[in-house]
Amino acid sequence: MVMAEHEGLRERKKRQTKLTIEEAAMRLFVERGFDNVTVVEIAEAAQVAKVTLFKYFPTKESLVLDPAAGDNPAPIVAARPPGTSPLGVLRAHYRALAADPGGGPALGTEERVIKWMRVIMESPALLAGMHRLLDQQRDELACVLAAEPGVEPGDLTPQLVAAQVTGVILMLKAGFYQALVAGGSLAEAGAYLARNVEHAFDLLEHGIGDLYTR
Amino acid sequence: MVMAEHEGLRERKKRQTKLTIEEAAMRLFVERGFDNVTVVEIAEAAQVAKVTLFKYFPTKESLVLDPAAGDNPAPIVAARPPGTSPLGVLRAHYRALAADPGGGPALGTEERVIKWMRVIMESPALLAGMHRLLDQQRDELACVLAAEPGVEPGDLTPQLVAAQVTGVILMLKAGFYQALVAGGSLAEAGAYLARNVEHAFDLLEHGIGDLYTR
DNA sequence: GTTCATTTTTGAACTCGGTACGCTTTTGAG
DNA sequence: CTCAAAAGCGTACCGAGTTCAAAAATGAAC
Repeated sequence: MVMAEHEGLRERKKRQTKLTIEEAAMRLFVERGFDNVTVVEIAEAAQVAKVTLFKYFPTKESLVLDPAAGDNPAPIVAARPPGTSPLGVLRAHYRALAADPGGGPALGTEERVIKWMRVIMESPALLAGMHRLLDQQRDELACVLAAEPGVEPGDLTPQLVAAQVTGVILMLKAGFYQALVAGGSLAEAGAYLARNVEHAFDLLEHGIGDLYTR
Repeated sequence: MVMAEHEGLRERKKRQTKLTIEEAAMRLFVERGFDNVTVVEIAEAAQVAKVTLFKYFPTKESLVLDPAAGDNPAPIVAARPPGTSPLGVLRAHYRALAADPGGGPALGTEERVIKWMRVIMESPALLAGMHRLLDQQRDELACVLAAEPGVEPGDLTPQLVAAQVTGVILMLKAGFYQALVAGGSLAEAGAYLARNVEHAFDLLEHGIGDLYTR
């Protein structure tokens, strides 16, 4: 009855099962596309009942999108070192990602990452799921920004800034993914990122200016 | 065989059927919430077969979200009078909306609008649908901005600006809806909008500045 | 090694959104 | 009135996700 810290056979098996399911799903998705694979097929391939699959992954989408949950701006801002600014630390984060792409979501080999992205980019359902994820991240960032010192309750500024920031980040990521899928190498995608990160954050900091205002 | 312009009985009946379905759906949604109503119930209430319902509305969501499709920034920017700027015309649009709320999506009485919004705000599925709609509008706006004179192909600026603009607009709208549902009157929501529109567009034009940058 | 409570897995039946197919009814043009 | 097109209908079907009770696996105590 008392749970030992022992990391028994149970835990190990569970992790193994989850991995098996994930890999079976990924293999099928890469082969035939997200929308042309049913969950029972995945379950069969992983030698598991459908019900069991849904115990590990609440939705079909989560089979693909769970590993993409990384790269959430809110925690980055919340956990930044003292003396740095929210925007500054985000700029640095993406600058670093451009210099070392693949340092982001850890999924294994470059080849694997590219396959995985292609799966996402080719399914409207997954793209929509991605965007839903981003919406969540936007709200989290708004919360973090609203908790900054000097922000008064009722001020819409945190929400507005969070919306701008996550919007821009989404565009950067979309470009990165596209470069990755089209170009075929992390290095190329990183170059793309490097080319655009500074511009994007400058735009955020200094405004659109007279670019589209007259 | 040749379709007359006559607006025959056929067309009238079709419009009537669509309206009947829409109203039956709205009544049930208001009564019991979007997620607690099935499409067959709606079909029964509208005296129509399920398959017919889906001929008029491709998804359950579209029963609610179709009328919300208005207020798309892309056409506003594309059709602006010469000599005006994209951002300027959008600012003017929302300024006008703040002065005369209810001038936006035309749905009938104030009471109806509020009920309709409450239905949306209380369903995560509909909220997500809303966001999907916004994503589409963002991409459209990016296209329009990319077509402006002086923009070079490959420049990410249109996408970045579009993301910022639609993000900010989403926040304005969300606040507007919330004020409407909470406050209960278009006037109050309009006041809320008036209080924030200028701030939001100033932020877009002049940037976040040192607000969150140090 | 046996016992027994707890956890995990399983199959089958179910709900709901959405589609396919074939059929009947309604409409409008000639 | 005739006839082709359009609209509606019923039914059976699909896939994602849930419910439930029964079966199997695990781990701890003896």
